[in-house]
Amino acid sequence: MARPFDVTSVEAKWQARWLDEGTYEVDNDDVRERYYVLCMYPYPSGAAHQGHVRNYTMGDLVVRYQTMLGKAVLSPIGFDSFGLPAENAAIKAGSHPRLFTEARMQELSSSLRRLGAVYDWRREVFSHDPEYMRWSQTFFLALLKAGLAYRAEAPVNWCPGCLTVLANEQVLADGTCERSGDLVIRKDLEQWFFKITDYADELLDDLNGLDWPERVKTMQRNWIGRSEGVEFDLPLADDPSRALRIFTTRPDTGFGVTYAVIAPEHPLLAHLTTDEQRDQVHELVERAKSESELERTASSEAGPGLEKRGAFTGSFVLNPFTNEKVPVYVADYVLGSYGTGAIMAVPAEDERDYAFATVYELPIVRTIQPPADFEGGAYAGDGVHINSGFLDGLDVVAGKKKATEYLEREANGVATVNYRLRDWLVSRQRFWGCPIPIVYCEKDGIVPVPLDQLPVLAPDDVAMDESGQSPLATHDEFRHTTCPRCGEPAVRETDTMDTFTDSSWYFLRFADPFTPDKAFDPAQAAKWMPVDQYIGGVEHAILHLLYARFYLKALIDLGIASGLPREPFARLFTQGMLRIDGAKMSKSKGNQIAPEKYYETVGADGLRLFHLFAGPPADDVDWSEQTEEIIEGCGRFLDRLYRLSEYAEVNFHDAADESDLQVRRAVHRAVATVTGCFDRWMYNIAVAEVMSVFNTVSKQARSEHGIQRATLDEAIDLMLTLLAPMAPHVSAELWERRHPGATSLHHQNWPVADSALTVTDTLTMIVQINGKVRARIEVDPGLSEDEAQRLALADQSVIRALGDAPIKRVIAKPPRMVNIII
RNA sequence: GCCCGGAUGGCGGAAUCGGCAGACGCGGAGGCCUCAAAAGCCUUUACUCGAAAGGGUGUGUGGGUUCAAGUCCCACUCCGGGCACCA
Repeated sequence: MARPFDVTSVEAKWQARWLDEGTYEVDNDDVRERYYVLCMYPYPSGAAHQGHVRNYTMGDLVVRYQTMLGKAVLSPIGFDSFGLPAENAAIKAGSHPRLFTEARMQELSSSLRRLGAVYDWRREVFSHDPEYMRWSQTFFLALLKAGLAYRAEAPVNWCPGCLTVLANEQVLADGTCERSGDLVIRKDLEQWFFKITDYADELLDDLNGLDWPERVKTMQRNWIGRSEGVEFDLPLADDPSRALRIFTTRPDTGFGVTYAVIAPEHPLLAHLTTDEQRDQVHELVERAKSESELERTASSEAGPGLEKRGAFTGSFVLNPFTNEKVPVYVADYVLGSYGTGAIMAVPAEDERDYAFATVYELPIVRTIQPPADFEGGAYAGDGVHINSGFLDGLDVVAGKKKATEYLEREANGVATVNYRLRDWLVSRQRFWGCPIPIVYCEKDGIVPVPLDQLPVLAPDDVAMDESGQSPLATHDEFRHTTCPRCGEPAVRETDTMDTFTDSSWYFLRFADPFTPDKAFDPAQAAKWMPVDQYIGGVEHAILHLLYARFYLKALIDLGIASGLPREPFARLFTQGMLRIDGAKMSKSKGNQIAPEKYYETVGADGLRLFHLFAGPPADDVDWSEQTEEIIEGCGRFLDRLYRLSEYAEVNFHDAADESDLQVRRAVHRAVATVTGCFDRWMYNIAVAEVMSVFNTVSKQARSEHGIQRATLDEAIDLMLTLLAPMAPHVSAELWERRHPGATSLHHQNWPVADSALTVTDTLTMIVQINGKVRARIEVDPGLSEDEAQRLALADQSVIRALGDAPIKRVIAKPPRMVNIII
């Protein structure tokens, strides 16, 4: 495409200038109003792809716009540089993940600069920087000291593809690994955990105050899964001194309990199982053990498979409401890890229990009166209690309250809250991560590495293979050490930390990477925190965003981040993803469209404009054949702007007239519209508005009548200013050509529309007859109802359309419309 | 199954409050420029009847509220996403 200017050199010139002049460097003691813009910590996978382009274009727009609004804007960048892809690539290539990663970091940095995205590069951080690792490890030890990090043996999710354990959050609903797609298997291993569950309530409650997409907040609420209920005892029928403890959220349905169920892992199972039932129970337990989490949870539909999924234990417990004996079953639909691992079953009001009861022919007793038209099995809705003794006649809420009081009195009941959220498993059996700074000593047990010996760094000559063992464990020199406490021989922890620990505090380091001997000075960080605008993909809705929230709260409570707000990200924007042929555009699918070729044709500005223009920023974008042409169109628009700015084919007239006034009105309305769009993430409309006003200006300037020089200059200058955050290179270049020696465009103040020009002096009023538009009349915006009606009825085309039909009614809503009903 | 989104021309998408549906762009058609082409510029473009003037229809489907519905209410269809034995 032939362009009126050399895109590549213009863009290079401005990128160099922003970098060399430190245009977007900002100091912590800046006196202007502060604004912190952050795009999610990128994994350095090489040159930026279209997803990055889209993400960082929007981030950059916010940075430049907020700066022009006169704020001190913190715009940092860094790299989430630990992680599996680098390690796997290094295994393949026989090299070291550091070399691989650092090369990718260089590529990503330079392609972000090539896009025109601007940062305070002095604040750059990356996870494998020893100085960064030092603080990651310090925080681990602080959490340990506070009891928020602990080691425990637990059934964990092992991914055979990634050769490591995963956090619950990394396992998808179908039991596969979110990264590799392999089926996750269960292993019992001793691992390190962070006690995120201590913060469950706060993590839940604080969501209410966040300006985040409702969808993301809902996902977090579901993940935390708080449920209020009561724990109480079901005494064993044979031995009432012992009891089965259960948790329920529906104590009010207690009169409808017709059996109880315990999990296959339940410690009382052996005791409860009678000799006659032993074989059957044993078979079920063995199968539950061998089955993966997927197989165990996949057959969730009630029905045929169900009869294999439970067994009678042979024992009975007493229903504390009715004192009747009810049988105890073991079934894999009850989980050992939630609540007490045992439940009371109320088939009439719980679907799962209903399905089970139907298969095993257990009695079903309604305790809530369903609506007359209710068809189906279990009724979980509200209603009046029946068959429920002292609860009869109460609704669900009142019934729960009274039943809980009863259980507290009669059955060791305790009102309890349970969470779906589990503690965060942070151990990873991989090399390319931050080592856990722990030493195991026969005498002293678990010993933290002293702070002055941090960071614990992995040696470079570690053999990485696919054995599934932690690579560091094979390195004898690293592994064998001495106990920091007693000096006797000891061994190091050889697992590394989940890389989500790295991304859980990087935003704090960005706020103050300057204070020596501290990860950050809380007083300095407090100047910027919380992040005013966080931008990233919705795929991090649970994992990263939940962990980072937990980390900040914990660091504050540990005294490391005193005085900081307890939520890291005040406002979150999640942009849509790019799709191609219906599939997500991603490196793993190999269906990416590289941005580079567009830099040569339409430039970074043209590509940025496309990503802004393509559709609502929150929506997904489909990359199609048409996309190429739209990108070309964005480039063409910039070319037209360039030519107009250079007065190509423009006719001037001397004195301003009505046509100049109309142009000025359009331009000032555009200023108001674009500003409103920027404040509401409507970038596609902002681009359209600039294009639209450009058409108006250009048409007038190219007309025979022409335009006044001052009118055109004002219009072009304002259009360039509006484009400065969107297409920063061309706009800056044209500004400089128009105003040699003046302050550059990105240092200009954001324009304010002249309100005298945005208020129009005439409006088009529509006249409808029976709701159909029959005429348009130019009117004064302040006209009265009577005037509007009079004007409407006097209009020739209205008179013609009315004919001699009698007018029944006239609705006048000046100055917008008049509707005549005949 | 449950919970959220969404459905508007040939296409991507506009439409603060219920008040001109289709802004802006892509594509298409026609023209100017040119020896010719590319680029650029201009005009036009929801569908439909009509030579025109002018009319009719139209925002997934079916109802409803209203002077007036893309927008509000009810039912449904399809698409996308999230959750899915958490008691």
